[in-house]
Amino acid sequence: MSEDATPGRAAGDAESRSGNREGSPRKVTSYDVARRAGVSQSGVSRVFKPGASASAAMRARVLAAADELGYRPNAIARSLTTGRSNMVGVIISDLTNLYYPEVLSELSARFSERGKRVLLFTLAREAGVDSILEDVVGYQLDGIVSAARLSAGQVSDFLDRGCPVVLYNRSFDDVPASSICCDHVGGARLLATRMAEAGHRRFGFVAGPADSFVSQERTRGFLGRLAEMGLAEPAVIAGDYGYASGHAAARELARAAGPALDAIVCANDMMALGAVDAARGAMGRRVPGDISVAGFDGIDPAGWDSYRLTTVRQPVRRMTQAAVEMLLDHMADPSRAPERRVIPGELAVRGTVRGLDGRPAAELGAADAA
Amino acid sequence: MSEDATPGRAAGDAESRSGNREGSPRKVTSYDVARRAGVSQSGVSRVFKPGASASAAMRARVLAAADELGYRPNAIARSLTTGRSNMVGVIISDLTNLYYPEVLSELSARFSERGKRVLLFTLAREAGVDSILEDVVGYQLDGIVSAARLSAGQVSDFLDRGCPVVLYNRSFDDVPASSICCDHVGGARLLATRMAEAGHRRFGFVAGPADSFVSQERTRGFLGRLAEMGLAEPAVIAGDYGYASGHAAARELARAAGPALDAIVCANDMMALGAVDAARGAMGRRVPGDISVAGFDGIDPAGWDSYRLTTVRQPVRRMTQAAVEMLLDHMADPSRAPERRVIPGELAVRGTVRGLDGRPAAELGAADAA
DNA sequence: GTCGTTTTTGCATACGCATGCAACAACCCA
DNA sequence: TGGGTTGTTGCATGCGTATGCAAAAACGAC
Repeated sequence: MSEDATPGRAAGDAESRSGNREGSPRKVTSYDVARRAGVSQSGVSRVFKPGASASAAMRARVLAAADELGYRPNAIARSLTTGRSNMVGVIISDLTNLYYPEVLSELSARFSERGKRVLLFTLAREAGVDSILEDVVGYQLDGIVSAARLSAGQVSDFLDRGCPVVLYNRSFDDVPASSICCDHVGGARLLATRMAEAGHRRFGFVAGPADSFVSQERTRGFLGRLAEMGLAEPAVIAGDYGYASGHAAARELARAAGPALDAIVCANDMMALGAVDAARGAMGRRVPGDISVAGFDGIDPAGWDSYRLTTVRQPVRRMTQAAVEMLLDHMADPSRAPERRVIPGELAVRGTVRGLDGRPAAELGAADAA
Repeated sequence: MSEDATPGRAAGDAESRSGNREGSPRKVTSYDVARRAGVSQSGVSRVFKPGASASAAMRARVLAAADELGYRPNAIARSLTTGRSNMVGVIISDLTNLYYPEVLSELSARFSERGKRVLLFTLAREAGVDSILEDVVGYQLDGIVSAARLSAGQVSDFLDRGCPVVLYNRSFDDVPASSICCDHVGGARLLATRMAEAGHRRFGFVAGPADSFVSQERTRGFLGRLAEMGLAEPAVIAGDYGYASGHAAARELARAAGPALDAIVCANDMMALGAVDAARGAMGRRVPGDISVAGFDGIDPAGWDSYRLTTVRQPVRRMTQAAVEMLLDHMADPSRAPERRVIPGELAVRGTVRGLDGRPAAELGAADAA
């Protein structure tokens, strides 16, 4: 309990109280607080660490001093000693696919609730994954949620660095990372079933990029179910998950298959919206009068009146919630075994697929009334 | 140049090479590299710091050793000594307004190019700004880009902490923070002019939340220009920038003004898309045959065939580029004077506003051909 | 070969906090 | 009142890197 509260020090304190815009805002450290409160630095540290032992008296004195000085614990220094940064990395490949902003928004909110900061990595072009790896070790990230197309090797690298990973909507058989996936296969099967029941026979399918896990699964589910039902294999075109790509793919399918084509299913909503617009525009078809279109994801715009797209809705809320919890669990107990969780998608039959009686579905939006 | 490369140490090295999934992956520090390269720790530090002096020989030895050991500089420790974290905070209020994912995506890419990491803060409910403030000082963020509705006081708090701030699409007269804004007033004036020229006289305006700077500016520009032209003041309803809100507002405007209402202008595209759908659906009007609708922002979905919304496009690329550069400039030179940059928006006349001859605009999409 | 310069390098320390350990105070039960 | 127990507190040190300073090395000119 040193009593050396020199006048000089006091002056310094006063100065640091009012933020000074120029020069360096003198940082308030735990030592400053300790001196003012008349306790040791470690005492201050304990007061600010939840779950540490400190008497009510000390707590009060320290908090008072901290408040007067405007003290905030330095997270960087804390990270250095504890080895944990309280930051998690979120890797998103492409925010222009409007499914991902929804995911990111939820992830950010959930992590924030749990006191974690989100370091965002967007992977415009495939490049850059190894730079993320460097950051993972450099910034001592506590974990990673990846909704990007990483390779098995890249995911393993994270794991090898001691950084738990939760894969969002993808998974590797040979990599011990936890994952949370929508049941792409099952969802795609629901779509196939429903459309076959509506009497469709000539399908076109717009897949995603060949290396996309999501696309592979959805394609497998859709084609598999069609085959089970003894229906002809549809023409398949690969898109890039974007609106324009769905637009172009639909036209291409129509060009190749001619007027017999009566249903287009897309691997995601973005492409399906493009397909709907292509059908109604360039192709001159009524949707769902002449042709049915369906997507996958359940993004917001797919529900807008102009589309009312039939789709398989991913329960984003539950999925992100699960992703966050799984990651936090792994952070708390690194030895925990990886877990692959699958959540079913929900078929949302709306206005772009005709009804089971062969006529437009009952819940048709007013937009199609004319 | 200590030669104490003990067998034990060597074994440790070998062990740390192959990542061990369980237990603690022994971290490789600059000391390890120094020992292996036969130089001092500071030598290693210098080799990894760009612009520091080191002979070619030392550089080669150190890099070789670092490579063999898989060494990565610890950014946390670096931040502790340098006081800079190489991280910037990006504050976004609401990713469901699809303008913001575009902004975030660009910001992330630009910062990434410049070697900065992005710490993402989403502000679902107004709360939580002060927790960001704590993180700013705690994580020693080098700067902030805010596209959220912070108060002047909150921005000042950041500045007082020595953290430069660039405000995106907002600005305060009395706060010395740099800002980059689209010319909301000018853009809204363009809209007013164009629609008046098309012969519209009975307008409805859907504003954003009352405390939104963007809404205030756009509203001011639009109403001001109408007044200048001697047109009647339109009915104004406040929405929340969401699709549903625009949908509801349009119906409300129609209910109040009756069939005389022939143009609806919204403070952003999301609401305008809702308004278009409301007009075509519930209101039973043709767009732009019976009523014109326009928005502001130029988000992707506004360009989709079903809408081809007339709007004022914000040059997101240029704006984010400017935001990043301004922030980096301030980080490099904290004494630099704040700068308020304004970039004009670009009127994009598409298919939801009738042409100057009173008939649908020339560039009408095929969707409206029928 | 000598002396003055310019580089290169190592040493020592600081950055701000967490934590094991030991000293210590408070408290309980007998 | 004494010994044991529980709970607090301070001390000292470590986390991994950057950097001022001085020693040493390399270089150049004469």
